[in-house]
Amino acid sequence: MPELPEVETIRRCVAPGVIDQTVTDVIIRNPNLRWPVPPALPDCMRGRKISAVERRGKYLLFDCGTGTLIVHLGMSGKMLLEPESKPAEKHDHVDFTLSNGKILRLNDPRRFGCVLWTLEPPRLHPLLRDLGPEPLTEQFHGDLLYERSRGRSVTVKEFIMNSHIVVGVGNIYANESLFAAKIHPTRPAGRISLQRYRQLAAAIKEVLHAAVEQGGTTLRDFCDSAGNPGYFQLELRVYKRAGQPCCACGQPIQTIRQAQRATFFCKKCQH
DNA sequence: TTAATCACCTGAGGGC
DNA sequence: TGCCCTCAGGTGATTA
Repeated sequence: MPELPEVETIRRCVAPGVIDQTVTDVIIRNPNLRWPVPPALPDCMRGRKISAVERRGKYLLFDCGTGTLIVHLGMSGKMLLEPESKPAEKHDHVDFTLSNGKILRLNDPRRFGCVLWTLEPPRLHPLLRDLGPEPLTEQFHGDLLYERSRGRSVTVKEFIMNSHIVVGVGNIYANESLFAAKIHPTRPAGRISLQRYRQLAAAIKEVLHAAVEQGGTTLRDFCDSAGNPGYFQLELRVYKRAGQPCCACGQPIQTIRQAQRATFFCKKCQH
């Protein structure tokens, strides 16, 4: 599923093909995404030139001058740049036809994603205005995690997956980051020291940075061959490795459920 | 304000 | 082979 590194890779991948292109048409095949695709979207976008493609958390922002297209890929979405002649396939819900003969196409089998249009600065949009800092910037650091966790009884894993604390840490990277920082995922967030939060913040940055690099290699296929679905198998150390030996100590990786999500950890290395 | 739970959705995989 | 069930997961909304 697209996590922050995959979304960033898709942004880098599609940007050269859409920037400075004019949207000549918008085709909505299925408006029933997480929120209904605005029926007026074609009228809003037709004739507008895309000047930039940015990312905020897992949201892609297509700057069209006086308005912005906001796209979230949910759990199963992907955006592909395809030739105009390529017929739509199952789950191709929205097409943006561009002046260079390409189509920017949203495919999302589970329809957890969204396609929205806003005239206000996107950072003021209700979905984006309360988001936490970007994890790969200087605005995100261990001191911030420490300060914002005081008095919180929620587990540290749920805490770092909260997009109001920091954006882009999904289940996979939460598991991997906590392993790297040697912190047990069920520890209450408010009872972790500043020093350990500094280690955790560094681990989150390291894991996400490495994943962006790997995703960059993986997802390039989406642009070139338009649809190769295979994700590069990240070198995951705990995620989906239940019962397998820990790469550090050899003890079997444990799995539990937290907040309806699978958690993987090493009970010897993480405490 | 915080925490817990629910809802949304479809494909994959396992059991029978 | 086909049917049924469970699981996976991001995130806003709702409830306590």
